Amino acid sequence: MSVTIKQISELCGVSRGTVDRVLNNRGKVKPQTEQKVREVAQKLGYKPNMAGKALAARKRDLVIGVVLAARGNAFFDDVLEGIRGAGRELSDYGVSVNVHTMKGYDVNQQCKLIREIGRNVNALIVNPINDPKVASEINRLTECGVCVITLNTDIEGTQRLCYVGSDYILGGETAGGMLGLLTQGQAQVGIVTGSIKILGHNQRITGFRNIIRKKYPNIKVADIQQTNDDDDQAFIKTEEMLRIHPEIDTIFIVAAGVMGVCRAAQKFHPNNDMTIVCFDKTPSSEQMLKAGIVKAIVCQQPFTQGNKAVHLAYDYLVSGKKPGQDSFFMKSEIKIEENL
Amino acid sequence: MSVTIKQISELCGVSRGTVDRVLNNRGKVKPQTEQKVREVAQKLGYKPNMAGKALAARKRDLVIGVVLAARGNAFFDDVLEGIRGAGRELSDYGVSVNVHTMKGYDVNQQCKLIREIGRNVNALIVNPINDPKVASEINRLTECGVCVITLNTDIEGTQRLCYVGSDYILGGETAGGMLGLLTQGQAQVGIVTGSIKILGHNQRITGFRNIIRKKYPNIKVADIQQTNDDDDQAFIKTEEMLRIHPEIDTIFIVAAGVMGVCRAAQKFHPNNDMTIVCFDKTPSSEQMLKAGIVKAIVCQQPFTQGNKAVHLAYDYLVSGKKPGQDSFFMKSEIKIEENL
DNA sequence: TTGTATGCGTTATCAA
DNA sequence: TTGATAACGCATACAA
Repeated sequence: MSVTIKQISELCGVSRGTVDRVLNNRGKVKPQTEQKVREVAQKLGYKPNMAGKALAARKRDLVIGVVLAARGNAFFDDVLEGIRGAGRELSDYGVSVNVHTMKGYDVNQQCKLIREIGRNVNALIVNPINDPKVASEINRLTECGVCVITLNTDIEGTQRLCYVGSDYILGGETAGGMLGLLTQGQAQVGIVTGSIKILGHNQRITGFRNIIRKKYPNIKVADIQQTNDDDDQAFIKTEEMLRIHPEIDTIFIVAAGVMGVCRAAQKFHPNNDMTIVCFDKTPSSEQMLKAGIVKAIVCQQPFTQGNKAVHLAYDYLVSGKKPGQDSFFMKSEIKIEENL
Repeated sequence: MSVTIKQISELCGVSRGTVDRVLNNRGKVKPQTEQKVREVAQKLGYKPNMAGKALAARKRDLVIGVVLAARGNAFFDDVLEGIRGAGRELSDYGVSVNVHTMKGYDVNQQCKLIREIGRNVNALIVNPINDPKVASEINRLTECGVCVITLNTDIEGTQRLCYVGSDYILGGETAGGMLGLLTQGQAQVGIVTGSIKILGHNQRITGFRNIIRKKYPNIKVADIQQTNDDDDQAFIKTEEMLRIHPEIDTIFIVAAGVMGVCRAAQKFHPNNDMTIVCFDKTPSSEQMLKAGIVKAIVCQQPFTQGNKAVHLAYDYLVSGKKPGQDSFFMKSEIKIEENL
């Protein structure tokens, strides 16, 4: 049976209230008393009981806010599922989760949303645009005692509690390893990325290049194009790329625009004899995989990352203790048609 | 804010005790009262609060027992991690988890262990040997009110609460799909299985055959051998197989014995030009993957299956409600060197 | 058949 | 600076 505050209070000859004040650093305790309580708690190996904490937390009506640039981006559907699922699980434990989505990546809009939501919230989960304005908005919140967790993308220069999301380098390495296996190490690759301004996209390419340099010397990168995550641009850019580089037999799709790339690829190689690997399960990438056009999808546990972010926020709010790590990286999952 | 028993009792003009009796079917309530309470609870959408339940459950000192044929089988290390992890998480919520492992698959020993452990336990988690004796031992337990969950392998003819574990057919399909991609659909396959008496092994082969029949007509199965999950036998059988069938360029390892198979493969193909796929991450399969001898490992979320089984047992013991499904199948995960 | 009292571990509020 | 008490939601023993 584990140790309780009551037991400690009896052993110390003080009241439960006092022990609570010591253990939760609420001050207003005589140093000697504090000393004694800490000693006893330490010696007995006191670990706060989560069920008790949770029940008491109900009275505080804690709120976790979520600001996600997710609208119109199918990838985030599963992330939102994970967030909402955690919200349901935790509704019994005294917290509610408020989700706000926005469309696109407008810095000012995100700042405004963070400021508004942040006002009525004990913790905030956000996929920040990597911009100083957003960073200072986040820092303002943390100074007001609101804990901020970054989700899916991280941001520099902030006091965020932690990051939860993809390991983009690892994702790129996994895609590289998979392409190496699928092509038996012989390939002319066209890389189609979203934007060279986006850190995550670049990190995926870095990981990819690491692996082919190390393990697959006969895989060459013939060209690299940007799509701005848009299917129409993806089609145009890929078409042009394949026209100029007819030797390309393999495409590494770094970000969105999968459908556009595949349409162009089909135009030049109507019988699926290209090796295409992309990221993230969405209705369109799934469709391309089932059609045999995309050979493998590298995923990043979207449900788990949403779910985990909420649970970390909850733990911090209720137990007051910080997560054990600065960053929680998701696994890189390989999906083919059979295990989709 | 969600509805509580207290609120219902006030609205109905009865005591909390009565509402509790109705909602938990303890009887001893006048039909009219019961009717009324049910109506109100229904209308308000009453959902029991888990934190409260958990706190009250502490007084009952619930015990979850685990009997696992795991000793000497590295696959189960992660399963045990998941079980122990869940035990730690739930220790705050009024349950303790007692783990007992056994070595090998002796029916009588397992029966004995189930009987002994079952005596002092509210729920039992077991990876049963598929044998009538074990089945009747399990049924005896359920009749005594002990809930039984099967883990990793299922058993027929029992009243077990549910099954948690691998989807062996899916695993075989995934391995088949992966082999198809890696060989570009051209392969002479040698299958090395554990035993044709073991259902899971056969299901993996079934899944494998399904996929190559459907998608890869040019993949042929040249031979199939049994190893009894023993590395020495695996070496001997594989060596013989490769001698008799020099055309074999691809090996599908269904069960244990990975090291033995790989040693034999290396003997005939010293430069890693074979395509080998196997199951389950263990120190030896991991080593073979890193050496480039095994090209991919299909995994079955060992940690998650252990963790989930314990949580399901907990939910049943504390909330009294049965899991939503008869079987909880794990995902099929593809591991290559990069995302190991 | 029903109600009341008590306890699970923690936290908040008052009063001292 | 401390202690006593009530409350969170649920379960149970006991009294009526």
